[in-house]
Amino acid sequence: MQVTDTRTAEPLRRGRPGYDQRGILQVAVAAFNEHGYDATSIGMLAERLGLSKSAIYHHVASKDELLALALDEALDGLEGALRAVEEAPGTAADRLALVLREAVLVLADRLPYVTLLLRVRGNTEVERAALQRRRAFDHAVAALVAEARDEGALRADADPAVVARLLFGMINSLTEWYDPAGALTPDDLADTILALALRTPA
Amino acid sequence: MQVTDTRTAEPLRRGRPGYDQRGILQVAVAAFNEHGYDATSIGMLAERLGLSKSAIYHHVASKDELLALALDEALDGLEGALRAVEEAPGTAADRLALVLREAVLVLADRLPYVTLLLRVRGNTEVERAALQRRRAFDHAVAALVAEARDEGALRADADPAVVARLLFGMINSLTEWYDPAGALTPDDLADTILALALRTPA
DNA sequence: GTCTATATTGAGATAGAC
DNA sequence: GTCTATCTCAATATAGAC
Repeated sequence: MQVTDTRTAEPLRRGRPGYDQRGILQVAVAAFNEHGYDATSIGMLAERLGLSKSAIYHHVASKDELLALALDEALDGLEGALRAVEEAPGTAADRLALVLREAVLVLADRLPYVTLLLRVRGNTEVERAALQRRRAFDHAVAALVAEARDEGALRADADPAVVARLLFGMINSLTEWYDPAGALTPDDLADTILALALRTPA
Repeated sequence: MQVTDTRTAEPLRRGRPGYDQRGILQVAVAAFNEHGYDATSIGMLAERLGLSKSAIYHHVASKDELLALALDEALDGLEGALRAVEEAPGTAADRLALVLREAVLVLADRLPYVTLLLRVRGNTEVERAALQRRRAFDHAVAALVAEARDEGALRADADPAVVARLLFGMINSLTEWYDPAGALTPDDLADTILALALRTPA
């Protein structure tokens, strides 16, 4: 909950050991995304970190806490995007386009964390709590889609909840292939998606 | 590999015990999707089946084989859709629309199997083999998108590979929420998706 | 086709020294 | 902040009887 939500892009701490919690988290989330959370053992994390297993427990109380920290990072970002949009002026269609764009930017900025979030199934208390926050976010977007539809800005023949899910299905699928280091910028990507889905270029 | 690919919708075998391999598989895949493959133990399957753990090993050699059988079921369906489209007449845009529609139908028809396929990360040999088949499918669709673009049927300013990924991102996201028992038929769903993504109703 | 053992491995986590 | 050693438990899979 007290996650540092200002993205201080630190220059990759020290030479090798001497980790802090964020450093551990970064490596852990990468491993979780490669192998899946359950398939990633503390031993595997220790290997990647160049540490012993027990050293990890100096930084976090459990494997579960690593997951909780990662999911907070993703959810804080998405909820921030929603708050920014709620205060924005314009039609519902404008605000819908804005929240989609913001979501793409958050996803690109916090890609590993959001990737992990989207794979959570609700096995543990931590996962269920994250799913609940995610559902609240989804509902807020669906409400925005409904508003835009009532404005006449969207086809009226499709269920807004379905449209919202499809739109976010498209955006969320970015976690499967998007490479922030590649040539495609998050802004261009958002343009493509908005053009494809809402025929609203830029 | 020798999976029965004609969907014989059997009326749910016998009263309770006396399972065959397909019956085991059905229950296993449901559990894998609820809890994740790794988080699902043989013990949990045994409980759901009302069997002992060891009884399961009479039907399959390993937990891994259950996964392999399930992934074949999904991939056989998708590859079948692709073959059907390759033989179809019409423009590339027509064939693209057709393969998207067929993919939605396969996904709805074999929902649990496709759901499982989309979550595979490549941890084991079985998973890597499945991912390779899936990539071949994705490439074939991307080629179709490129063809349609060259025909002038699609916006030319976006990378066809990106468009293909976004289109399938949308379709694949169905596994997150679509309920085949609900009011929305697979055909209506395909209509909505094609309208949203290709502005080609029906 | 199913059962009751049981073998064996690897997991998450802790104790306590450096 | 990290280590070695260890505890404890649950997992996959097997053996062999019914």
